[in-house]
This record gives sequence, C-alpha cells and structure tokens, in this order.
Amino acid sequence: MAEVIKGRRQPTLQDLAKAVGLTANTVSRALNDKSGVSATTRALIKAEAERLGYVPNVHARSLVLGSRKTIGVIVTNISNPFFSDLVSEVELQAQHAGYTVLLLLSYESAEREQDAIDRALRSGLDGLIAAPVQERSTAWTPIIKAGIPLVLVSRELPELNVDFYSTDNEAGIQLTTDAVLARGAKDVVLLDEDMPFSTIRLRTEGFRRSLERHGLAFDPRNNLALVPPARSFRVSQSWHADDAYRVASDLLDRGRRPDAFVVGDDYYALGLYRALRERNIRIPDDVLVMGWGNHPFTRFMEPPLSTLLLPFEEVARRATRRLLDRIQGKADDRVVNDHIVPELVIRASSMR
Amino acid sequence: MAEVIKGRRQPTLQDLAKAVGLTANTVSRALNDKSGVSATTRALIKAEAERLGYVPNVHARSLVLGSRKTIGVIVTNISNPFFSDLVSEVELQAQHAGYTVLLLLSYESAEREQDAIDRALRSGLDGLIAAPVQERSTAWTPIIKAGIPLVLVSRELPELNVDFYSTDNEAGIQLTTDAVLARGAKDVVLLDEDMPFSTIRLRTEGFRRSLERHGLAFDPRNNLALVPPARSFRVSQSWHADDAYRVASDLLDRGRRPDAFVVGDDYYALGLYRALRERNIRIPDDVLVMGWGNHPFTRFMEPPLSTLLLPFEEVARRATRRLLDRIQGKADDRVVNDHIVPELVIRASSMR
DNA sequence: CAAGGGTACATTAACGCTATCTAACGAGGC
DNA sequence: GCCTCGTTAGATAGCGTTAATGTACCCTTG
Repeated sequence: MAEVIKGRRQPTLQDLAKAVGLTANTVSRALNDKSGVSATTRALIKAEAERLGYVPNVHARSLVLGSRKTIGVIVTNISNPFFSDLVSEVELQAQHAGYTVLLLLSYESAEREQDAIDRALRSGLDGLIAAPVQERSTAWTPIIKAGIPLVLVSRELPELNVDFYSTDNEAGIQLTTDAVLARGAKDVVLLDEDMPFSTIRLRTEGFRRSLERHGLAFDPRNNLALVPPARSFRVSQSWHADDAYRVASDLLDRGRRPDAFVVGDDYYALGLYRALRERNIRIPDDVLVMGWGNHPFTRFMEPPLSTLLLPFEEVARRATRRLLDRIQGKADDRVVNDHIVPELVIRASSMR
Repeated sequence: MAEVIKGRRQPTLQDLAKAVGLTANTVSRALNDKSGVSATTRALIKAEAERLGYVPNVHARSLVLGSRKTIGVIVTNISNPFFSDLVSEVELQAQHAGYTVLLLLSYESAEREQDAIDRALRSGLDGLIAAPVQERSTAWTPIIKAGIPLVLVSRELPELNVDFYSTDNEAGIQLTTDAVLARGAKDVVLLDEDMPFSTIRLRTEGFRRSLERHGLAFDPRNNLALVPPARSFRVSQSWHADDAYRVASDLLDRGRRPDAFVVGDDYYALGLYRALRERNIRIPDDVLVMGWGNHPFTRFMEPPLSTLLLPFEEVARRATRRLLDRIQGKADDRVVNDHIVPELVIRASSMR
C-alpha cells in the first residue's frame, strides 16, 4: 500500500509513450501541438496523458530549451505599497505571457541585494526586473555579462545603460508644489527623507525649481525638513509617520510657521497632521498639505489629504512588456528611459 | 567583434574542465565541495571558475538532482499587508535555507487560483505554501498527487488533510470583543465582511460566544453589520473603508446607537470613524471602537485606534519551516493545525 | 507499375550536470 | 619487493525532454 503511494513517481514521457505504444518523441510532438502526428494519435495521446496525470518535467524541458519561462523581480520590500503594486502587475503581465515570477527581496541593504543578484544569476532566469538599492552599478554587471535581459525600475543606474522605467519624480514634485503655490502659498516646506537616492535628489531639485519659477527663494534651511533615513525595511512603515511627526514638531516648536507643506511620502503627512493638530494649526485654513503616493488611507484622513497618484502599475506594465520583448529578441537596440508623469489627487487638505 | 560578444555563450562545466585540463566530473566535485579532490586542485578549479565567471546551469542541475530549490507561494494579493508580510517572511526563511520563491497570485478568483495551481504544478516546485481562495479542495489534489509538499495558511481546507497555519480568528475576535465589554460596553456591533470564508464564520462565532459569556444576547439583526464583499482585489483596499462607511452610516441613520463597534478590518474602522464623526458621535466617549490588523496608519488615526496585531510573520515562519522539513523528509507524519493567537494593541479608541 | 512525394512514426543525439563505478598511483606494512 | 589500502581522478551512464535525421508506408501520377 504505502509502496504504491510513496513509490509511484511522476509518470514521464517514456511511461506515457509505453502506455500508448509509441515513442517519446511522437508523444512530445503530440502534446506540444507540433506537426507530424495524426489527429487520432494526438487525441489518443492527450487522453492518455490526462488519464495518467502526466505533467511534463520542467527541469528537463528547461534544460533542452534553455529557458525556464521565469522572470525575476528584485525589489527592496513588498510591504511598500508601491512595490507591491509593481510586483503584482509584473506577475499579471508575466502570467499573460506564460511566464512565472521569481521574487527576490533586498530589504534596502546592499549585501542582501548582492545576494539577490547572485541567486538571480543562479536561478536560470529568462530576464530580470529590478529596483536597485545601491548606486554602485557594478553589482549588476554579472547579470548583463550572463546575457540575462535586465530592466530597471524606480531607481536609475545610468552607467549600466539598460532600459529604465520610473514614475517622474521631478514632474511629480512640481505638480504638488505648484498646487499649493497656486492656492496662494508663499512659504512652503518640503518634508522628505534624508537619503542619497536619485529619486529624492530629483524631488528636491524639482521643488527648488517650482519655488523659483514662482519668484520664491529656495533656502535649504528654511524650505527643507529632512526625515532621518529608515531604520528597518522589514516592518511596515508606520515609523515613517513617527519620524515625520518628530521632525515636524521640532520645526514648529522652533517657531517656524510655513503656510504649506509638501511631503515625500503619505506616511509623513500622517505624522505631520498630528504635529499640526497638537498645536491647533488647522488644515487647510492655516496650512496646506500635499501628500505623495495616494495611499488607501489618505482619502479618510481628516481632512482628506491631497496627494499624488503614482502610476506604478503602468511602470510595471511597460517594464514587463519591454523585458519580454528583450527576452524574445523583439526589442529594438535603443535603450529606453521612460518617466511616467503622476496624477494630482486634490482633496480638502490643499483647498482654501 | 560582435561575434565575440554575442556568440560567447555561458561557459559550461566542460569548458572549465578543458581550461584546467581535468574532466567535468572532477570539476563538479571540486565546486560542490565533495570529497575525492585534492586541496590544491580544488583551489585551482575554483580560481579558474571565478576567472571565467562560471555559473552552473540550474536547468541541468535541477534535472539531475530532481529539485529546483524553489518553493511556490500562492496568495490572493500582496497589496493586502497581511499577505505581503506573509510573503516577505516566507522569502526570508526560504532564502536562509537556500531556496528561492516563486510568486503566484490568485486575485481572490477561483479561476485564477486554478491557473496558479496549474502553473505551480508545471514549475517543478519543491514545495508550496498557499492561502486558498475557494472552499473547494479538489483543485489542490493534483499538487498532492504529484507529491509536492503543500502547507496551507490563513484559510483552511479540512478535507485536504495537510498542514495548516493561521492566526487564531476566534481568539482574536474574543480578545477585541472582550476588550470593549471589559470597558463596560453593553451593546456591541460587529462590522465585518459578508463573505463565506471560514475565517469570517469563526469570527462571528467567537463574537457571539463573547457576548453570551458576558450575559448579553446575540441577535444577528442587531449585533451584526455586514459589509458587501470586495469587488476587485487588484486595487488597494480603500474601498473597504468606503463600503464600511456606507454600512455604518445606514445603521446610524436607522437610529441605532451601539456603545461599541468591533470591526473585522482596520479599513472598516477608517470608514466607521468618518460616519461617526459626521454625526458628532465621539470616540471613545460615546462609542468604543476596536480594529483588526494593526495597519501602520491606525496609530495615527484620531483617536488612535485600538486594534489587533496579527502574527502573520510568525505564521509564515512556522509554515515555511514546516514546508522545508517536509521537503527534506524531516517532518513527522502528524498533520499540523496551528492557530497563533494575536495580540491586543490598546489605544485611545477603546479607553474610557 | 515504377518513380516521386508526403505523412506518420522511429531512431539517435543532444542539453549540462551529478553519481556510480573503475583505474591509477603512491604510501605503508610485512 | 610484494601486497594492501587509501586517495585522487577518469570513464560511463543517466536525469526527461526536444530537435534533427531516418525510414517505412501509402497515395498519387504518368
């Protein structure tokens, strides 16, 4: 009994061939809908395959075809809604194209990223979509050397000269900044993370330009409030709000009273709201607030937070299509650098 | 030139063997740290492997070893923080054990789940962790027949007779219900999703028992407010809050004034807060509110929401360990059914 | 009815790796 | 100096599939 259950291995192509009295080759062609098999034999084979519960061995298949029909995704952390949206959409697109997705997490650490790259390299992937952690691009060269198509998202590594898709951070910050300036704000503070990422640099730059375009001076000491970088990326990002709360409280306690805040993360707005509320500073009457990310909870903040809808799904869609094109050799030689402009979501926090 | 770049395929074991003047066999043993190779040759081989950038071909390796060192995870949706935490932790544990993770999403649809199962079956996985969508267990039997170790999480399928790990829904609802009852609530409403899941049934049951243990009657018409089931699982779950807002508003507009709400999802609390605020019903003075899930934003709600910390990471940790044990044949024959008790997080919304 | 062409299947050979078995070699014991 | 034994490496086989090539056989055609 036990022998029957435990000892029965998965039926192979050979077993199937023997069962129908044909050779493995014919059976293979029949199942893969290739020519050279009569309709009746094909039907017979397929019926028998069904009956035996035959499942082709991917390992053997991958070996001979040189492909596993799998793409890898390296992101820091899927607790971040941006990345979970991104990964979800990649999975969906990949699925449509008959690919599966290998998930590799780097947890915002260079060593873990290196490890993820190594594992990607050893996983026989057909392609890789990655949001890099470090600015050092050399970690990725083995992927390129191995001939594995690579598409970057979210954070750019210009030296690598590979396709890149991202939300347009510069356009985004200009949208949010302009929105408060259009409502008459004259003294705006950008509350953002103190991290050496290109994304954050672009935001600061765009912010400065928006102010200057409106004839306002940009002074880092006055117009910038920096939230210390994240401590851990495992846990949910509520500490983002805590840190922002502290930074905003300090600023307000120093007597600073800007008439608008533009933040780099909706969670910062959460902390900022509390800091303002504790000091009876009213939103939007006394101060305008613009968020970043359109997190699901923002619509239910009090007052509802104006924010920026980031097109991460579209980023993922384009990146995946591009990757699949590269895998299938259908892509042109041009290296894509695509920044997708986000969308303003205006709610009460910025309306006066 | 182009020929050199494009034509150079990945070096194989044979290439490496030729380069060092040995056979593939010896090289294999050297690289895999098996006995039968002298220390000096081993070092020589490893150096040459490094120099050539040799990466073993997983396809061939998987074929001969019969394993891909990959486990699959099927969940409905990683936008749900519970599942993203779950998947993250599975990835972390798997990584430690030298496994990679294949992500398959079912989007809360039976057809997509079936598709995910098919793809899992055809992916040559060593094992599978899944949170099932449908209650029909037959979809999973091919996995079991194929001898792929399966561990279920979050939603149970008793007929399947496989290991199961979950947060303890019954204990959880009793914790939250008892918390408001202990603060003197006499008329409690459970605001939960109207879905035929075992998890939700268990919650309703536990809720009823908590009331009865405190000598209170349970009447579905009075003590239950049902939120219509989710429409789509692609997008973030802010509509959860919308739906809850509507249901709560209806209830309040019918003149019903319970002295406590216990909800099945923190997002419901978000909608509930708004409905209450609009009617000038104060939390916690007029009504106590208990959430479910300890989402990152709950600490920053006004007032901060008391809620339930769900030990999804622990669930993932145990499930993954069990799966790896099964894969490695180290598990006992006993089928595990493990419910991990959540933890109360008491904040202002339930304190009076 | 022989030549030609297509169909339907079989035979053989990879794909790149690991495992088992075998051979060569040098060291040590009597 | 012969035998034994342990160590190191080579030879061979096989994992399950697909691709390339071969070979019957039947049908058509002049």
